[in-house]
Amino acid sequence: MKANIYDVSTKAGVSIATVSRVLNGSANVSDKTREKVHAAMLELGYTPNAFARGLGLGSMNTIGIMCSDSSDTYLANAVYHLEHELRKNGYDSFLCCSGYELETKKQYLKLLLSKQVDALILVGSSFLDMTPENNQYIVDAAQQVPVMLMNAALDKPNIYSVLCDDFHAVKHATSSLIQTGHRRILFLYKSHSYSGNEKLAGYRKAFKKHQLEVDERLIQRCPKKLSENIRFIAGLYDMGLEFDAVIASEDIMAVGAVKFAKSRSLRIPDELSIVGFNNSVLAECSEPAVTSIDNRVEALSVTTVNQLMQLFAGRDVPQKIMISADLVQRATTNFPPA
Amino acid sequence: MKANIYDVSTKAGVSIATVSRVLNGSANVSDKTREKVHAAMLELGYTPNAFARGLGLGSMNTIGIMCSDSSDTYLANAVYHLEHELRKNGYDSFLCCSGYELETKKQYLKLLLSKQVDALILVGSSFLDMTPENNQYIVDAAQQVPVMLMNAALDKPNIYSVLCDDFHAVKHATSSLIQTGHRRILFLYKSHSYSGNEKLAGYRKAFKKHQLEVDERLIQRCPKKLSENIRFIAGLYDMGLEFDAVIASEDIMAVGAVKFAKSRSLRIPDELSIVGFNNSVLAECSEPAVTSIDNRVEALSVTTVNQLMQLFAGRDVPQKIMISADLVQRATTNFPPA
DNA sequence: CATGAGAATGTAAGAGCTTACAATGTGAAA
DNA sequence: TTTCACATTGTAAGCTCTTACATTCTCATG
Repeated sequence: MKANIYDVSTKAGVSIATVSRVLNGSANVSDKTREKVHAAMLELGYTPNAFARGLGLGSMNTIGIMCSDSSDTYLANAVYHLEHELRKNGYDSFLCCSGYELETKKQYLKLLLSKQVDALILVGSSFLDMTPENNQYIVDAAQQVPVMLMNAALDKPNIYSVLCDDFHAVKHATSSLIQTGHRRILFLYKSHSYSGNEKLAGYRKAFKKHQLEVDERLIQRCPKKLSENIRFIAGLYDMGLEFDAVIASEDIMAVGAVKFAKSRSLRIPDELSIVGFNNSVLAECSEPAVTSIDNRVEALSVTTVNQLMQLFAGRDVPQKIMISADLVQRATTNFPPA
Repeated sequence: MKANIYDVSTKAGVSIATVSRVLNGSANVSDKTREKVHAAMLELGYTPNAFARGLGLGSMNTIGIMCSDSSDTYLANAVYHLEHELRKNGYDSFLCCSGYELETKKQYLKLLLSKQVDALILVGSSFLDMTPENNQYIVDAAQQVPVMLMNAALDKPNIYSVLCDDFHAVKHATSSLIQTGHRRILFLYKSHSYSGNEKLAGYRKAFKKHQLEVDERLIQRCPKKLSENIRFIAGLYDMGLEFDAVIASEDIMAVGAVKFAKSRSLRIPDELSIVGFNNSVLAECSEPAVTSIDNRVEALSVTTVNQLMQLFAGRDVPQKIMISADLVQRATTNFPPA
């Protein structure tokens, strides 16, 4: 049924080695032969079997990408840019959405390794657990292939990181809020993750710099779903928690804050200033549009792939690259121009 | 370096056939042997080589998924649900983002076939060109493996479709707008695609039903990017095109319409009613939140995978399944309750 | 015309797994 | 104890390709 290399070689009247040479663009084939082979391939509708090639070659230039959830706008973007960039460099990618369970992550990582990927890219800080032994499976994987972490860092051999400077970005945004007169800044985060912690540290640092105390009640873990996070923020407000600004670790929560403000007729940004994170399309869609920290997914993705290519080329590569974030001001803050 | 099945068999003191049996969960292995083998695998950090397995088995239970652009919210969601559902059924997926160029599409489809996928899922109506010969490459692929189209239809052997009833959804929404007094309904579409045409046909049908003429100037191709589509809509308005309602084939355009209305102080929904499409999170984030047609990505994805599983089980499967859409009313329309 | 270098092609041995079939082992029934 | 059925294990061929090495061809040179 499906044609293989033997069928092609028979039809073209050459040996399979020659067909293979044509397939791989080897120089040592005469033009006439090459044409005969191409014709035979076309006629038979031949598609080389990637399994056999992979087995023979030991690799098929594919990179395993793992993220927790590709329906998340941010991760989807990252994956998109990664895939695009990889392909530009002649690599395929194999995507796995692992969800948030440790066991599934382990299992999927094993799956990727079994596919003989040449490297692994783990996207998102949700891959780093705060308990070191829960990251052991990543360290183990790094014994087989290089591992690139995007938005997370782990100081182990053969593990490289490309991340956004969330710490300074949040520190700067918080500082700007303080400078524009805000003292009660609600900090909303999604979960305890590497970048979540960085952001929080930036928040604290800004307060420290201004010699202000942090009210721990202002640091809240917030649900992601819009309807829920609106209710959550309103709940805090109704319980008497006072705040005059919000920094959210995801745009969707910032949008929630906007909706909450509207529901209570709080004026934005006068009575409530809001800063989001990721600078996704959500921030633009909101009304008023949300000021957001742009952590530059595309730059991160491109850099990640570049690092990998450097590594493959045998060059030395820094274990950790930090990219600075941009603050995109829109209508939910009135920071003075830089 | 990397352990293979021979290493395991040596270490466990059994033949490779037995190791293979353990690997594949075959029943004919004694418990004692199974344990020995497992221990050896663990000790060697053995990961089976998927290329070799695939070569031996002829297939590795993987499905090729192709979409134009996984950074698109809608497609990202579709891909997410597809992957999830496939995995539930024991299948891996291989994702390719083809972009919008015909040549790239062909090339990537070939790539997927070379990976020996057991089936292809093409997501999104952008895969069907209006020129039939440009779809030939899909028809060809269907000779090798079943092809599932999500949100598109092509009546050819071994090609199956799962789609949303965009026609009736738009017809109904348009009708509702007409019934609530609107006559000048701007129809914004992204491109000439299968579902784009269906939507437009629904629009026309509604006018016909109410014995009204369609003003062709109200049918406009609109850019997708928010900043651009706001400008585009404003441009139409400034050129003197009158409209009292908008139906957009994507939520992002509906959000653009909202932003436009605000910029001109048009009251929503009184002076301008707006209906979006996809019921994405954007529709919720907008202020006022946008009424949107929910074309039920998850249901589509689940159905697509189910169809495929039926097919693999050798059962008869309808060539085309239509799923009806929901209209989710929010603040940009005032349709009477159903 | 003989020779030799280099290009073009072919042969055959893998790559790591599955599995049909053969061989061996086990225990119950005779 | 023998025999038979069946569970367990091993042997070897096969899946499709790559590639080192061997062979053959071509043609300029002596």
